[in-house]
Amino acid sequence: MDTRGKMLDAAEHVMRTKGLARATTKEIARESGFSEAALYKHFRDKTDLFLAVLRERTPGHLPALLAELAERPGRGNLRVNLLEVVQTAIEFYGETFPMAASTFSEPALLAAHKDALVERGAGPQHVRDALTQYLAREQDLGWLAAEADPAAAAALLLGACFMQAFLGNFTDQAGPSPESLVDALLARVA
Amino acid sequence: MDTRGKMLDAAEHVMRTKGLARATTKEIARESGFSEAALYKHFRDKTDLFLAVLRERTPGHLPALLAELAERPGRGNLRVNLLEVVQTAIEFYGETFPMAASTFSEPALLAAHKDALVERGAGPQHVRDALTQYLAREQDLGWLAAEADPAAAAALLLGACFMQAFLGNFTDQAGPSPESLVDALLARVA
DNA sequence: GTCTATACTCGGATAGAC
DNA sequence: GTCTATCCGAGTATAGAC
Repeated sequence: MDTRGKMLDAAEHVMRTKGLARATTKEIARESGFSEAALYKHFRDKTDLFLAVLRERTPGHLPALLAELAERPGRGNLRVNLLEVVQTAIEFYGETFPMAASTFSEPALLAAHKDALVERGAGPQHVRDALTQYLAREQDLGWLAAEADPAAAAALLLGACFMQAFLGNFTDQAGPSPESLVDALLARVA
Repeated sequence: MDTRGKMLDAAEHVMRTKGLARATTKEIARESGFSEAALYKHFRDKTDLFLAVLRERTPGHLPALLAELAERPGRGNLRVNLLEVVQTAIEFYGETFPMAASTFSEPALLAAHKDALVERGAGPQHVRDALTQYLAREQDLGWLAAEADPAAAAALLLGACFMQAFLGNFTDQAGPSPESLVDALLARVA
């Protein structure tokens, strides 16, 4: 692993464990094994470092799964596929929510991150759009009722996963199971 | 309005406009019209002030609506009631999400806030539970299909509203309408 | 490329007068 | 209860040597 990569790893680790507010250049330097000065040779400033972490250390299994489903709509059946989507989404949001949420404490960082996402055509809404398109495809193929609303169904399903990632930090009691979520959505619609 | 109230208002305003990270005691003192020293006569420290804002300046219209529905299940019909829940929830989460999310940048503050919520039997999961109970009541009364899953339905509906509050900060394109969300959930289930 | 040392600023908190 | 003044520590960033 190169120097820059070690710095990104250290920054991510500190951000996750101590929180964005306590993710100082001193702490990140110490954790990475390099000096603070070295940090500034690889990143313009602290914001640049954080944006790099958000850009290069965000897990991609949920987008990857949705991309895979888009190319193979016939694979397995709808319910099984959605179940995998829910399980992957709960994991994905569980990993990404704390850091994404943290950026709301620094509007300048949030705005810069948003701009960076727009720049490269990414962002959280694209995940929802991808699921919407997958559902529309299944609908075209006849596996989802014609009256169903793909966009609304995607918003409901991913919303429940997203909220669960948030609630997990406030209570120990588990929410509805993935199966019950998918079934509540598909019951008599599929 | 008393001194303490003005300080809370100022703190909330600064937190909302500049973000939690830039909500300094200096800035809050300036905005409230009092000195920093005065701040510390009314609040033990900065964390105490923030917790007070979270406790006393969180809007209550969504919990209020759910409490009202619980006492009057027969009022209007299910679809109309859920539509009002969705509209109120989108507004509620839109107002509360930025500040709630910000606390993830300071794990100590988040933990203290969580403990305070547990202490007084409150918290975001109670909103979801309240909707679940309302749906279960409607189910008992026969307005919701016996096979429906109240807990899953509540998680789906509120999750979509919650996520919309988040996505609103990343894209201008509106998500599914409240009507489409409710209808997607009730279609052939109710 | 990396280090040590340091400059500079800002934020939290308190002392003491009124 | 509120103010002015101030202390102290921490955090970002840079200078300059190697």
